[in-house]
Amino acid sequence: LISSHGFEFSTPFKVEQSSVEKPATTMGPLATPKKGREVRSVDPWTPTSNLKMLISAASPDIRNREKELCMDHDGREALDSARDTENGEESEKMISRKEKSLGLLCHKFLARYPDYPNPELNNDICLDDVATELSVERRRIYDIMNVLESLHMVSRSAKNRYWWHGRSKLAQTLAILKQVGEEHRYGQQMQQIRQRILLDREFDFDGDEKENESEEVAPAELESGEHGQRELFFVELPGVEFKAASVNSRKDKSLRVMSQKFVMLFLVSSPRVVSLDVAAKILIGEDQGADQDKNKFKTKVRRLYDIANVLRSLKLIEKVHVTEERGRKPAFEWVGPVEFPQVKGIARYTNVLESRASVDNCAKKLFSSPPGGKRRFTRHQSLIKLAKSIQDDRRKINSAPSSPVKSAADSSNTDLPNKMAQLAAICKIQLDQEFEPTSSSSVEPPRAALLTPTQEPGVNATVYLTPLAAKPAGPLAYIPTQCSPLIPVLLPQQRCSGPYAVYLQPSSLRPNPLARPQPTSLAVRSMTFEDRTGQSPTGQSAARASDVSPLALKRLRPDSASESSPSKAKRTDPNFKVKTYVDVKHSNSLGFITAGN
DNA sequence: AATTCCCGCCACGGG
DNA sequence: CCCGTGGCGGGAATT
Repeated sequence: LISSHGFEFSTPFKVEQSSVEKPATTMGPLATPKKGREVRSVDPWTPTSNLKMLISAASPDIRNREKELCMDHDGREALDSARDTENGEESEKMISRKEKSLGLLCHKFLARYPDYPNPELNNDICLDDVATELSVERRRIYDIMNVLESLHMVSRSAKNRYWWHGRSKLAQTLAILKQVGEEHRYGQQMQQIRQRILLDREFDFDGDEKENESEEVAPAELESGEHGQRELFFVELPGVEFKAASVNSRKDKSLRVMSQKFVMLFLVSSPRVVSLDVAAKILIGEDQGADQDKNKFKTKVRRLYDIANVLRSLKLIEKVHVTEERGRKPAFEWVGPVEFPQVKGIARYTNVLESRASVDNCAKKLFSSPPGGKRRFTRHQSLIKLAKSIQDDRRKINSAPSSPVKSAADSSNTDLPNKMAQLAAICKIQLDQEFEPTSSSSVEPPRAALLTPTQEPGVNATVYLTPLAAKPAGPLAYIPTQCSPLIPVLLPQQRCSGPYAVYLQPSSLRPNPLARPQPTSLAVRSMTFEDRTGQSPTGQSAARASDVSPLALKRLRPDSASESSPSKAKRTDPNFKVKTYVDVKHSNSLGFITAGN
């Protein structure tokens, strides 16, 4: 009561203020997205909104300790946010912003499920319930789910429902992400960007200098010179089929994909440290050709923070600091698994990738209209329609609410095989005509026929057929996507489920044309530095990679406990520790430097 | 002042 | 029109 009371004061105030300012700022071009029109009928002044606000403010207090259902014993979450002032009892801490952070929320969420789910009950997640139990707006849950989904820790099972996979697929996912990341030469790109940033800084006293959008794009980024058609791609997994109905609803790109890319960056970079600005730069350049940056950049960074927060609560990354000549810069270090046991899986994966090269070429020849050439791989209108139709069907199925499940699903389900068959046939024909018999055989020969997307926006559908996908669902599996230049890759399955695909962008394979001539590795070299917990500086990161063998005997206990409990660090970092990295220019060796603080 | 990043408006696509 | 989703960016809290 006390706490809520204390907060009530600030709340009204906050509301008032924002409402006052809103109108003013809103009119500018800064107004929220939307299409041509703008609206300012917001009226945040309504008593309702205030009430809402108060409720939300008070609620945390109420719900606070009763959501302690499972909560693991390591009581890792208690501590943080103890912004206490000595005997902090009644000296209320207003609901600090931190207590509402995504990271903490995610933590609470994770606490409800075991790291390694037992193919039993429980694995069903209902967003409504979660939102209610954690008492947060739905919106926030989506954020979490999206990044969890990107790691395949959950997968959408139906509208408003997800399946919990926990970390059971994590290693596999990471292994793949790493592969893909390497393919994209993220390592190099980062290196380049880091340099560029460094250089820019060197003589960047010219301040603004009209940072005209052109800002000589990094060579690496637009490498796809021809058509900057950088597209997004989402890496999927075997068990985790393409459930995510919306994975390709056009408008929903970002988070999932961004999250995967972000992770890739870590898995690929040498010191496994990534700073947000570098990440943002790369992620931006990729999605679309150069575009009106600056704002884009800021937005991107905001998202990265969101992602980073949940990644942090997953204990996959930690916040650290990179110290360049210009001062310290925050960054994140990967502290999750680095080496993945599934050698087998990876090996195979690699193989496929190798053979993929050929596919890549074929695909390119087939589907991307050569710069000069007019000839565009025109496929039968029928084919397109068919694909579209199938895609729609799939959507229907996927978006079907859990309750009325089958009704609609049934019908579409039944004729789905037909369509697939037709499609398969068409594909077959097309492929037979276009592909060299040899090339086709080089790719997971027997089973798959693939069809790549068209250039027409909105119609693209990458179809991926696998006869052997003896999925309960049906004889055929397909994966429609909206990304144009994607190439589905067939991956031999590890004993269990059907094959899975990875979408890749042809352009990324291209030898990096403009890549600078191997500059001296000048960039971030570093060394860690203390952390709040007073861990010895020596026991650095290297050591920790160890654990995480998927089957980790770790513990039966859900959750990961381990260390934690940073004994009430003096004020500074609330929940996580921070290490400091020192950047040494031109250094090839890892310099060992101590940086106070 | 710079970083973080919460909040929630509002667009979208399906029904 | 309603609903589930989830971009997106203002601007407040923290550092």
